[in-house]
Amino acid sequence: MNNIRNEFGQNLEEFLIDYKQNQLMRYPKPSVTVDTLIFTVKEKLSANYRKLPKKQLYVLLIKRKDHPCINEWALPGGFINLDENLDESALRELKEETNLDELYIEQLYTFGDKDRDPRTRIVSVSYMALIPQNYQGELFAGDDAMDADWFKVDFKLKDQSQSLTEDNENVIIQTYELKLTNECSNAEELVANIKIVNRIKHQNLVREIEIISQNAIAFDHSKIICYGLERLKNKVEYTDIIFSLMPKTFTLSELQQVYELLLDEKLYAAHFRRKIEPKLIRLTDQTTGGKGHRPAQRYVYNPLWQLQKNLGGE
Amino acid sequence: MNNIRNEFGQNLEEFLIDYKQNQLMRYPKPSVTVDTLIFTVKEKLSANYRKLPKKQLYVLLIKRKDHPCINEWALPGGFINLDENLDESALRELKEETNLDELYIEQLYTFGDKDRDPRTRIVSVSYMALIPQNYQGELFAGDDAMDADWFKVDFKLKDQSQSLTEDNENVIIQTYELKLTNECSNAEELVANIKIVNRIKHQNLVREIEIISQNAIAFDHSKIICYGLERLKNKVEYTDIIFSLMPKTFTLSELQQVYELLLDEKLYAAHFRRKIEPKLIRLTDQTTGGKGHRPAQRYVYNPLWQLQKNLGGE
DNA sequence: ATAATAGTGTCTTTCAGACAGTATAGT
DNA sequence: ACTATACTGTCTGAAAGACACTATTAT
Repeated sequence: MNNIRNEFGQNLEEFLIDYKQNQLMRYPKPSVTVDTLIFTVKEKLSANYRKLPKKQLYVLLIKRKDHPCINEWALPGGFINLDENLDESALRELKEETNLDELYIEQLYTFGDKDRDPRTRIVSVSYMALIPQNYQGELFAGDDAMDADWFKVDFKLKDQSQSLTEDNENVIIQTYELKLTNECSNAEELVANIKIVNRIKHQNLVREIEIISQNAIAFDHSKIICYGLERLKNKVEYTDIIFSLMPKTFTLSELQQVYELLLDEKLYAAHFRRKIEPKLIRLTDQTTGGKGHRPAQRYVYNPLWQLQKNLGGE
Repeated sequence: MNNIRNEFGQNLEEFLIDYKQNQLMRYPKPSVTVDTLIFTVKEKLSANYRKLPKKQLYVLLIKRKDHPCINEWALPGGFINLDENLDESALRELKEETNLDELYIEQLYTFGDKDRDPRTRIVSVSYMALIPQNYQGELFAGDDAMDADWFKVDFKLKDQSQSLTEDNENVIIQTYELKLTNECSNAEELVANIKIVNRIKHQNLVREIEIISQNAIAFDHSKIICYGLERLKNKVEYTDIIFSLMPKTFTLSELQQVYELLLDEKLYAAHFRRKIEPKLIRLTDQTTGGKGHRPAQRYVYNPLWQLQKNLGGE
């Protein structure tokens, strides 16, 4: 089998020796990096003792210590090693740069536009990670970073208009503002203006994300953040990914709040309970007291439900 | 701004000159390829003149002319050029190797396991393309290929069992058979046995696809095909992607048949009409005659519907 | 008592599922 | 007349949507 010869009379072994010697000449190689988008949810206490704390979405960024984009904020990530799989690279870089560990990660998208990095052609495989609200791990900046911090995420639609392109094509152009606020240190605020062009290409809706302007956000990382936000929102609707953002136990109201945060719409409590309670979660014997109102039951997620649902075949 | 100096006293310009001179030493680079999974639907005429032709899913493969995996069937694709974006690479390779053009493509997943290619570390960005049933373009094998042909796709669940791993983890193991049949030339049949391990990892369902055995399918391409099949099935449920597989005009029955093919379940015609007809499609004045039964109205897809639905905000 | 959240009951509307029944062609 | 598909009408039941109502707590 391995002794089949190609048109130059080489068998596999000979071919590989030849290939490895001359590979630099054969094809120019880009660099490959992994970048990880890490989301979490944090609570903001209200002045009113009775009110529930408000939930907010956060993303983790690190401050770059070197060119290019020196002093700007970027997603944690870096070059892959040749002896590790892509997800292993993502986890390693995460550990190195932020000390985060034991996360749920999933591949998001691969960004490889030819001019996305001034150094050389760099293809970036992006990952999305979610960590629970009350995560207690130590966060510190690693070697390549001056700083690592959580930024509050606000992604707002500013404008939307339908128009015709020169090719008589119907497009909807949306303008978003992505605002990232670092409340911890010196209240740094990063803003990116994003244009999303929605067009029909070969009968399919295509959303092209474009950075109009940004300040202190490295590379095309604000684009990756937008992409991740959209994916997160979508996955909340058809998977149980949301529980990766929840603490071990939680009340139904807390869960509903996170749903509302991610879906950006109000849900009806009664219907929400009927839908979630009997399947996805299990009652614990804990309750949340100390608030100025009726204490709530705490629940845990029942991950086995997913195995049954998707596979058990009813 | 660009004159900020790093810890070695370099500004951006100096840094880049230094980087470009020494980049080979800095980080080892993998190769990057794009591979495109091309699906289409074909009809098989029935012996009975009254019966509708049966629809089947097909994938396009090319026969490799060189090592590695010489004489085996692979997805069309190849190394990216450094001066083109990833999707441009995918389209170029497609044109070169199969003469297909003007397709809807979308990025699928990036496969980058360390040992997936014997030559060197190769990261492959996979794309999925759909072409309509009655596509008339000329198909021919390009430079790197001996042959390019359509293979009928059969992906069947063979076995499924729940078990506990050594870590007391609940997993469901599914065994699938992926059968690819080339009916045109010498009725070649490629078979891959695929194991999918469904486990709960950090509370989330993870499906790990593993090739148990395969014959005459190159690299890990059967894995990519499985991944694409799953994605296709999912996207059919929540997008209008299916119309990329349909001819310009079609009957409701034809559309329903393709839905049933992809979702692998029977749908109720009455309900199907009520759901699809008023929104997604528009009646034409054509009908399908010549069959031994009542002729059907032909419809066209209304792609603008998507723009309205997803964005018009009701 | 009050203000807030926790949780239940019930009505309406929408839509999926199921199936019977009518319509219309070619042979 | 037969057969296969095309298309419509209508029932059922399960969810989604909406809202009113009761329960419970710290201050």
